[in-house]
Amino acid sequence: MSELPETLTIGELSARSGVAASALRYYDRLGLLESDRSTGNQRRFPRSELRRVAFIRIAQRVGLSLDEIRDALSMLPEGRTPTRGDWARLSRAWRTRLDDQIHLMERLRDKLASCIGCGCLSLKRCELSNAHDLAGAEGPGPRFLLRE
Amino acid sequence: MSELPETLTIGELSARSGVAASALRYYDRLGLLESDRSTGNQRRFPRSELRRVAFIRIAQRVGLSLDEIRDALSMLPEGRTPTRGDWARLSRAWRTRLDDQIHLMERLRDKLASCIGCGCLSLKRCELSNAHDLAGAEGPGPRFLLRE
DNA sequence: CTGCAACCTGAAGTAAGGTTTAAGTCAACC
DNA sequence: GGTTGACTTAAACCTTACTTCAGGTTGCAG
Repeated sequence: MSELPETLTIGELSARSGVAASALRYYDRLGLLESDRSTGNQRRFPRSELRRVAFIRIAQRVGLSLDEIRDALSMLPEGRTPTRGDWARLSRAWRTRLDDQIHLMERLRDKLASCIGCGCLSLKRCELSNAHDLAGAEGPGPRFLLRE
Repeated sequence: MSELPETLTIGELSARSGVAASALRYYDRLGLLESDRSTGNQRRFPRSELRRVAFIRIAQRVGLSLDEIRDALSMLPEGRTPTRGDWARLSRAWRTRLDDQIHLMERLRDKLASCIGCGCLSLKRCELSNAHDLAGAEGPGPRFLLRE
């Protein structure tokens, strides 16, 4: 009766999410997606995985690695389909992360402005490239530049 | 008489820039750095390459690939040590690039805020993941998400 | 029941940006 | 002039995030 299938094949999930099937298989292998298998061993994705794929792609844009995303997704409740609240909870941390990144880029831009003024780019004197405030020392020896 | 050597060995350039010698060799191979050789075939970098390394690392933070950076550096005058003005000219373009990136992240953050509100993350309805304004269609089929 | 598109797997390939290793050379100090 | 640390190279390896390929299976329409 229903026009909407219970589950999606990988091709359908790919078409609806805009993410290549090969990428979805890759995510599946890394444990970012959950799927059942048909009797013939083909993946059958619950419709809720559509939202999971959306989460993954957005999180990537926020700058998370697939590893970090997997960790985040593991915080979702087991045994039931995540609610809006679950997704919202997961996403909330992004706000801070984005704010921090934006802040960093703004500082970089402003320092760039003053460095263009002086034309220096000196590693020893220029705030911009020295950037201890952005990088922080890591290990011995001078570690000037942001490793991001 | 002079305390300052005319040229730097790769180890010195590494120590002063905070960039690993292996990375400097890699940059050299890609044509991002210029160096002479000692009689025994060791690299000898003019002190001005210190500034070049600074440029490279900052440009990376701005989001440029090494290829793009090589292209930018190729705009420097040949045959003479670049002046402050030369560097400033090269750096000016970053300002725009940074502004654009900051703008993009701000939009992402703001959409994220409203999407957390609705908890949707729907690929079909949510501005955030749909994001045609950020991605633009590339090729046939739905291409929702930003590839950057 | 046949045919074909869609699916499966593992392995290899790609791209960027490097690091590591092996085997050998150079420079500098004593 | 010998030892030692810094340097040289090519080639292999690393990580992330995938794509592509080869060879084989499934699922559904006719």
